[in-house]
Amino acid sequence: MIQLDKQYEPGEVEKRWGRFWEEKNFFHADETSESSAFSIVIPPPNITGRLHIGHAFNNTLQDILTRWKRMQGFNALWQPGTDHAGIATQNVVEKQLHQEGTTRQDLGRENFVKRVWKWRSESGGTIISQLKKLGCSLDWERDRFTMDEGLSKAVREVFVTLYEEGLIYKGDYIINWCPRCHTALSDLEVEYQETQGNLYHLKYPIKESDGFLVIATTRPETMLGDTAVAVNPDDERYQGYKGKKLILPVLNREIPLIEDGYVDTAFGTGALKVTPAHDPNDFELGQRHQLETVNVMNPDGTMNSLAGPDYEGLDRFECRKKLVHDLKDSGVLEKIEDLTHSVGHCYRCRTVVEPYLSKQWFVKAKPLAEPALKAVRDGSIKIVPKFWENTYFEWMENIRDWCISRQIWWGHQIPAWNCKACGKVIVSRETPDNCPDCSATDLVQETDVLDTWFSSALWPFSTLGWPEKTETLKRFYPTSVLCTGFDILFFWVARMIMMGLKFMGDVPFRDVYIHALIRDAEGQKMSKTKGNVIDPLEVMEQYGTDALRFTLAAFAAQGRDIKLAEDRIEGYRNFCNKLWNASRFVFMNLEDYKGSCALEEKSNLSNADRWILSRLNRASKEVNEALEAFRFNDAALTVYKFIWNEYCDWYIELTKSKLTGSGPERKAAQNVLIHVLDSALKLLHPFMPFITEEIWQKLPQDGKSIMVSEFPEYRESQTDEAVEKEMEVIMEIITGIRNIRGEMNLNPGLKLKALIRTQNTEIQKTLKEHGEYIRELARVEQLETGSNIEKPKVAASSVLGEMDLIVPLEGMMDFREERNRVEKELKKIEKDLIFLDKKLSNPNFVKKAPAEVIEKDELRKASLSEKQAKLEIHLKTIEQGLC
RNA sequence: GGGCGGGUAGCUCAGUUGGGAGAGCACCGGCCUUACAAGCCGGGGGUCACAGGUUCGAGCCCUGUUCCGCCUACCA
Repeated sequence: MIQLDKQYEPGEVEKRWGRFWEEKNFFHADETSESSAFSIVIPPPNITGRLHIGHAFNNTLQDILTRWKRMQGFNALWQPGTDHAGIATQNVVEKQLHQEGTTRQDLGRENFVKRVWKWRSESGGTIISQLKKLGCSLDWERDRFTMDEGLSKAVREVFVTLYEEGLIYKGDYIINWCPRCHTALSDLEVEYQETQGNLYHLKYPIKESDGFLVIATTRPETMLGDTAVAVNPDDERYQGYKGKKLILPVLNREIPLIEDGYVDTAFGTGALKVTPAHDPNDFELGQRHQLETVNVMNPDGTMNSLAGPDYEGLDRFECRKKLVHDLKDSGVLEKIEDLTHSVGHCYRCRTVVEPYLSKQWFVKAKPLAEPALKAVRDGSIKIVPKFWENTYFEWMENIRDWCISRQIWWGHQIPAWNCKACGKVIVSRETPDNCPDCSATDLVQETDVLDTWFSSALWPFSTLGWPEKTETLKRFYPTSVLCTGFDILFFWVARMIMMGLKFMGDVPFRDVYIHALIRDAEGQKMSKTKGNVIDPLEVMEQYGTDALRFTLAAFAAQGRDIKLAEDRIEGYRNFCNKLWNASRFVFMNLEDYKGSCALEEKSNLSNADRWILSRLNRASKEVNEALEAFRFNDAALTVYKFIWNEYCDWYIELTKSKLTGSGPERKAAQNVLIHVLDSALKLLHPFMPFITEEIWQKLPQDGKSIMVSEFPEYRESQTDEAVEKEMEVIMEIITGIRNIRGEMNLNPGLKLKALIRTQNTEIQKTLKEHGEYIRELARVEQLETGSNIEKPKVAASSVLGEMDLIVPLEGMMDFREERNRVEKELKKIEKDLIFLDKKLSNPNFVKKAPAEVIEKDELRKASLSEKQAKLEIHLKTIEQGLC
C-alpha cells in the first residue's frame, strides 16, 4: 500500500522529476514525427540574466501551453536559447576587467572577445539552469545561442541580402549616443524620463548692431557647436532681422539668422539656436539650410578642441556648469528658468544619452514594415489581447529607419570591408580575399558590430536551421504562438514579423500573446534599486515551484498588470497540500484495489460517482476552452475549484460511507475516486508539473510520465444533467442543515432529525433513494420526507426552493437564536421582494423585456412570497415558544 | 501633445454577448467530524471612482470629470 507523508515537501520531489524528464528526453520534439506540430520559440534571455519574476511568469505561461499541447498529442517543440546581449554582456565583462585593473583596450579586440566567450562558458548558463528549476519543458537538445555559427551565418545572409537590395545603408546622421557605453543606440534603446531641468536664456549679439537676440536652451554646452539661429518667418518680433548675422558668444563665431516654419513662436523666446551636430531637429534644419555641422564633443562625452580652449577636455556637464558661470559673468546669461522636460537615458546604463552626429549603418524600415502591417491587419497574425494591435499599428505606421551599428566589440561584426587602396566598400557573405574593383588585398573589416536585436529578429527561423532548408524548419515554421511582454513589442516582435515575412515568406507565428508586467504589491515596477524585487528562486524555495507557477497563472488575466501578493502564493501552496492529502486519502483506501485508473464497471456507479464524473467533464471543457483563448487565469481557477470545492469538499466526503463496505459499491467508489484523481492531475499538470507527476506515478497506470499522458477532453455524452440536479438538491439540504447547526450554535457532533416537506414527487424520490448522503454529511440520524409532514412545535425551519426543511429541536432549541435567524432571512426576502415588485409593476418592463426574463422574475417573486409566508408562520410559532 | 489600460469587499483580483455582483487572503462564530489546523463547517462585509446619457433594465454601452499606471512624440 502506498503511503504519503502528511505534508507535501516540494524540494526533493522537484529535483527528482526534473532529472527524470530530462533523462527520458520527454522534452524533445521529433522533426520526423507525423503528428501535427505545435511550436514556441522562447524569448531568449540574456546570457547575463538571472531568473527574475518576469522570466518566471513568461516561461511559466509558455510551459503551460507546451505541456498542454504535448498532452493533447501535438508534436510540441519549445525552442530554447539565449541572447548574446551585446552591450549588457560587454558591460559585465568590462566591469570585471576594471576590477582587475585593466581595460578592454589593453586586451585588444581579439583577446577581449575571447574573454567574453570564456565568461559565457563559465557564467552564461545560470539562467538555463534556473529555467530547468522552474520545470520548463524546453527541448534542450536544440539549445541555441545568437552567436552560434549557424545563427551568425543567418545574420550574415540577412545583412548582405538587405544591403544588396538597398535596404541597408550607411551614412552620417544624428543618432543616440551613449558616452559611457561608447556606442550608438537605436531610438528604442533610449528611455525618456521626466527631469527637472533649466531653461537658460542667452543673449546672442547681432552683428553690426547694439542689439541682440535671446535664445533659450536646456543644453547650453551645445552652443559651442551652434551654426545658426532660427526664427519663425511669421514671427512679428523678428521681422526686421532678416538676413542679419549674429555673433556666437564665447567663440565669437559669426552665424546666420535663418527662418524656418519649424520654430515654435510660443516656446521660449521664439528664437532657436541651431546645433546640427548635437540635436536631431537641428540636424534636419541644418540640412534644409545647408548649415555647417560642428561636432564639439568626443565620443566619451568630453568637449573637444572645437569647443574652444577654455572648455576642451571638460566633461559635458562640467562644461555646462563652467559655461553658465562664465556666461553669467560676461552678461550673456539673461535668466534661468525651471523647466521639466524629458531626458533620454541609455537603457543599459542609465547615462544621459547625447544626440551625436556620426557615421552609422541603418535598415530602411518602411518597405519591411508594410507587409508586417498587413499581416496583422488581415489576421495572418493575431495579437492577444487585441488592443495591443493598435499600439503595433501606431508604431509601424510611423516607423523610422533602424540604426543597427554598435561601436562595441561583442556581437556580430558587420560583414563589410573597406579597400584601403581604392576605398570600395565590400559587403559579402564570405570574407573576401581581395577587392573586386582594384584587386588590392589590403581590406579592413568594419569594426562595428550589429545591434543585438538584429539577430533576435531572425530567432524564429535562425534557431530552426535557416538559411539551411532543414526538416526542423519545415516542420515547425511558422511557430504557433509567441508569448512575451509588451515591453519588447517593437524591439523584438515587430522586427521578427518584418524579417520572417521578408526571408521566410511567411509570418513567424500565428498568435502573439502579450502578457502583463509584474509589479510589487504596491503596484511599483520591481527594481533592484528600489529593493522591491520578489526573487522567484526564493519563492520556489519557500513555497515550492508549483505554487509559484500556479500563482502566476491564476494572476494572468488579460489586460492588467499583476501586483504580486505573497499571501496568494501561500494560498496556492496550501492548494498543493490539499491535493496531496486528497491523494493520501485515496491511497489509504486502495489496499484491496486491483483495477486501473480507467473507468471500469459503469453499472454500479452511485449518484455521487456519476455527479463527479459529470463535473469533471465540464471542468475539462472549461480548461481546454480557456487555454485555447489564452485565459490562463480561468483555466487555473477551474482546476482549482474542481479539485478543492467539488472533488475534496463534496465527492470525497460523499464517498467515505461507500468505502466502509466491501461490496461492489466500494469497488466502484475506488474506481471513480482514482479515475477522477488521475484526470484531475492531468488537468493540473501543465500548471503544477512536479506534484502532479509525483502523485500520478503512484497511481495504477502503465504510462511513462503524466507529461506524455492524454489530456482530458470534453465528451458531451459524459455530462449528466439529471444527476447534477439531484445532487444539487441533496447538497442544498446538507448546507441548509449545517447552516441551522451553525447559526443555532449546536454542537457539530450532535445527531439531528430532519424532516423535508415537499410536493415535488421527483425530489421525494431522490431523497428516498439518496437520503444517506444527507444522513452522513449533515449528521442526521433520522430523515423523513413527504408532502404532509407536520412541523413539531419546537423546530428550526428553512425554505429551500420547493422544499421545507424542518429540524426538530425539542430540548435543544434556543428560541431567540432561531428568531434571529429567521428574521435575518425574512429581511433579505423583503428587500428582494420590494425590488422585484418595483420591477414587475413597471409597465415598460413588462412591455419591453423579453418574455423569459419576465417569467424568471415572476417565478422568483412567487417563490419568494411563498417562502416569506412560510417563514412568517414559523416565526409565529417561535414567538409562541418564547412566551 | 497624442494614444492605451485601469479605479469592483479591509487587501489582491475575477466578472466571456446588458437581466440588481464572485474568488483567495484577512475578519467573526463553531469544530482536532481518523486525507488535510497549510484543515473542516457556518457567517458578516460592496452607492462596482464621480456626474450625466442610452435602455424597461448598466459593473458592462455612450459622453464628460477625476485619480493612478503605461506607451508614444521633433516639449529648443
